[in-house]
Amino acid sequence: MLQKRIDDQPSISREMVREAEGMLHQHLKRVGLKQTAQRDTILRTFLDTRDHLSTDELHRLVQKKDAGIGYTTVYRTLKLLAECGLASEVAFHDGIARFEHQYNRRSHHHMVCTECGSSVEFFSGEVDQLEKEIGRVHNYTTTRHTFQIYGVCEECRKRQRAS
Amino acid sequence: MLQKRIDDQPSISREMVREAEGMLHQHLKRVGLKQTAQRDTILRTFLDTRDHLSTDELHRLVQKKDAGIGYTTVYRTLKLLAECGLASEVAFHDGIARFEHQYNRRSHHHMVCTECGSSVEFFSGEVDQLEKEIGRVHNYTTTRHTFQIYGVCEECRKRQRAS
DNA sequence: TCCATTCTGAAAATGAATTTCATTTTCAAC
DNA sequence: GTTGAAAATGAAATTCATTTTCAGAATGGA
Repeated sequence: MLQKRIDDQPSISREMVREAEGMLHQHLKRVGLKQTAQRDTILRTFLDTRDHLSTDELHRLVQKKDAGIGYTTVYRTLKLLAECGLASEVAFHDGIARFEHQYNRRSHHHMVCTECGSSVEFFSGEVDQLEKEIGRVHNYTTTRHTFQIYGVCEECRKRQRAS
Repeated sequence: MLQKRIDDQPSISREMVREAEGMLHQHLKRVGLKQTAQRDTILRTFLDTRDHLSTDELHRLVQKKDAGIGYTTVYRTLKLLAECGLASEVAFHDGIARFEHQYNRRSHHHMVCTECGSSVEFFSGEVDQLEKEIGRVHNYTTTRHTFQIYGVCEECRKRQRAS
């Protein structure tokens, strides 16, 4: 499952990882929760990849670092990360919840191949403006939006022609 | 759960219902399936409402007309309707699949209140253009897109201020 | 160090979506 | 109109991701 990610930073620096850990620790303190080795491991693993991960996929990756960490803890930590703005959920409408890290990233959207599930990111300022505009017209205080395009990628079209 | 629907037609005419039935019957014939009273009842009930219905909600409505029709049949018929273009799925990101009828409707999008679940429809040609444009750039054959805005509606803001 | 609070993770529960299967219905051929 | 193969039906069972429970372990402020 290929995922082309076009981003501002080519990779996450050590400095950024430290800063993200700080954000998590601060959030934990704020809401009266505790700092644990598991949570740190999960955050670091999450930051290590640039893909859109399901809880299950992240759990697999985390287990390579610490086989003792369970699915439940990954699930709960992912919710914590979303709470403090380090992660955000992206729904590709295939019944599986996915997360991507949101730390220091530009607003972007996804185009998903309905054949192979691969995805491409794209940017569009117009969409962000539209959110504000539509909200104003209908008197909503808007918080976020989702925009996904579905289609068939070049590779899958080739494969289809071949068969 | 209020749903403001801003549409081209104020209501579905008898003529349109007949035409929709024709479309379903034609589709059934094409794929070698059979015409049944249940399928017709479900289609008519579906067309009768202008809301975004979950399978469960539609099942409830259908049962008022014919208590013998089961959830499974509604579920399967809704898929058939989607296949022949009479219905389309809208995902509001709350884990429940919803359908709306697509017969003779303009392309539109939804703004959903995250407090009470009510929704407003809006139109934007820009979004449709964007689908084509982004598809062309990344070499995808696009088929559809989803665009939803999430926020808090006026009524819920009032209620929040009051408490 | 103490100990109340929180965390952990296996297992169980949940709930929407989907499939199974025995029975009934459709419809094309006769 | 009858027949019979194929499809439809619907209750119940299953699937599967998500969420909760609970008993033991770990955390961190006093």
